[in-house]
Amino acid sequence: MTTIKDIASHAKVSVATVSYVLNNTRYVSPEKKERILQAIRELDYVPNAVARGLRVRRSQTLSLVVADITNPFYPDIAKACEEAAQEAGYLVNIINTNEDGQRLADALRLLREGKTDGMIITTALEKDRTVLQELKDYALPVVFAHRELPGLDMDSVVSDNFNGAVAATNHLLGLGHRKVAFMGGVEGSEITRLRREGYVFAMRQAGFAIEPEWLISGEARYEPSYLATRTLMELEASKRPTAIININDVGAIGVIDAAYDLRLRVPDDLAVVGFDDLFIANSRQIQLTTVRIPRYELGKRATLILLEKLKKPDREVDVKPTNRIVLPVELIVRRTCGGRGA
Amino acid sequence: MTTIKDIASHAKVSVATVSYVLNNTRYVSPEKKERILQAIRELDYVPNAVARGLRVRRSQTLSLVVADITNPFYPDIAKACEEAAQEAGYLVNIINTNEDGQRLADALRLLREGKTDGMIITTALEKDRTVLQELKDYALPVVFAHRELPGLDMDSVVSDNFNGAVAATNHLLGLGHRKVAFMGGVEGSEITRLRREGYVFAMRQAGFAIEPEWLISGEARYEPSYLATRTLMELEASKRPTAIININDVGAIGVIDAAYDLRLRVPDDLAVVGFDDLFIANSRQIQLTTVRIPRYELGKRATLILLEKLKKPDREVDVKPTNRIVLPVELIVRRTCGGRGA
DNA sequence: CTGAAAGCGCTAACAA
DNA sequence: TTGTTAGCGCTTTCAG
Repeated sequence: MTTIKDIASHAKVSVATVSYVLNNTRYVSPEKKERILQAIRELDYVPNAVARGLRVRRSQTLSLVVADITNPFYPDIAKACEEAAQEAGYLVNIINTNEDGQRLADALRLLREGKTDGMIITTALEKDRTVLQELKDYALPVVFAHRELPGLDMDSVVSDNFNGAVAATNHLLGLGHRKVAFMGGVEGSEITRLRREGYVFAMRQAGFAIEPEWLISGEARYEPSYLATRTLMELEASKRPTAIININDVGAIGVIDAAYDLRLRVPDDLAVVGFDDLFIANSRQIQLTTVRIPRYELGKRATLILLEKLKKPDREVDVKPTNRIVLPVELIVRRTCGGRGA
Repeated sequence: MTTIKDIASHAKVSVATVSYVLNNTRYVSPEKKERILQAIRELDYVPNAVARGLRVRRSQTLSLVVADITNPFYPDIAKACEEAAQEAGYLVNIINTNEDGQRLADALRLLREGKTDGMIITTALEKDRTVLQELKDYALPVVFAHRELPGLDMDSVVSDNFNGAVAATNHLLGLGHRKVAFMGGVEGSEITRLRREGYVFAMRQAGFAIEPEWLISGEARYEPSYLATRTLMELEASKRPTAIININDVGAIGVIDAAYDLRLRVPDDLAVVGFDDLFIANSRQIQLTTVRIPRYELGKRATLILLEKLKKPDREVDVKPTNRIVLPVELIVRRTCGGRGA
């Protein structure tokens, strides 16, 4: 392995000088510079980033913590995050927690271990409050994206979940539906809470009652949503919903498939709306009406805020006010609710 | 920031002793051990992984290089990779290259910079041969997964692309199709080459001619595949294919959507088969017949081989024979070709 | 059984 | 304009 020392002796200069040309951190005479560059090429030298990191206490690495990389929602956030980070000379590493609190805790430790300089967290759940609170206590450079924890008061960028749900519900109501069910996601998620509230608000405002059975969980996944739909469809006729709002598109596809298996036509017998607007929602065979979540934007903004924090000297971090950005969402009307998209 | 020195002085022992209990690397008397553990708790000490890494020249990090994290193919590989790595005490960071040779080169540098201990590469393309060849020259610990470079002779785990294509083609032929087109993926990909060969082989063996126009590229993406399908459908009737094999499921959905827009019924007017067997291929609305690629297995095996390499002392690496594992694939018959899945 | 100290590869203060 | 050197936080050899 060749080190800075090898380059120094090969070019007949001090290691300091090599370091200076490597980092362009002070003037070095053209002749020496050339000799150094030459030596670097000849010996095919690559500086050791770990040693450098130890010295300057920075890793030039950002981490993105996601609950499930397999969920098509996250890759777009990841991409945005990478693009913004790359621009600033950071590498981003994606960490998958599988919604597991222990793995989240492990990920967070990377910050204190010095392996990563900042973190974007998309996995905040109520059950993780304790460990997340520590981030705040230590004033570690993190920003929450998509999910957040109410009352924690840390930088975050989320989407307008409440109004998204209101829009979805009103759309259904406008189409004449009265019996609309709301299929939530993981428990302890502020997202589910807000969207459910939006749904309840819209129903109430329109003067329609909500049967308790209509508030059900599809876990934001295909299979549970499929099953929950069957449960819903077994309700007595007067309570059986004619429309279902699912917390995300993947779950909504579970709803659609359950309808298919039950010989129910979508949207005639059952209307469905999702959240996210994944690629697949737009395929001709699916044409899912959904609330588009600006996930690229979510990732981008979160990363930019994080980068901003990392620029400031430590002192200012505490002084600066907390950012909380709420991005607007948009109802994309397609075919699964009938109406003008049909 | 609290360091090992703080713990040592707080517990009134030497830093060496602290290190020994931290790593469980030699006997320490119970009293001292307890004092040290106590100090660690009291000061809430977390060892600096960068300093440790510099000293032991290991980062306990693996990297997975993917071409496009947004493609639902990769997250499954990532998950497998993470699970295997985690088991062995490694963290994995996913690096997205966007199929960009420069970003691949940057990623590979991490190995020599000491930021990562080993790498799983899923982005090998002909154009990257030079930079990939260097990995071999330096005997760096990498393994190729999914994609490989012929003649490079490095560890790799791939799927049986040739036979998958043969199976897909024969299935179509068995259903009575004679005019089947093959829509390839990115250029310079060994995967495309092998599958195309499998297709050609099966067609030849059955004694059917292949029109040059039938070998077209859909770039393994939705939009280009959509467009390519329209091109194909504009051929004069005698050449117009009645079936299309797409290099992947995402592209196959583009084919299906194009057919829909052209008022062609799938499978009656046009049969389509994909590769991958993504989650969405199984939804009721799509029911795509496809060649299942064992991507979880791909990621798992590749990671295990990599881990194995990392266990050996450097010397043995060169001596050990190259692994090349070819995993079997399976044709999943559903609805888009008609026949028994219809 | 434990500690002192060298040193991993690099940066940057200080000196010249 | 350049070099010497301390030291980042840790592991591990060597001596005791």
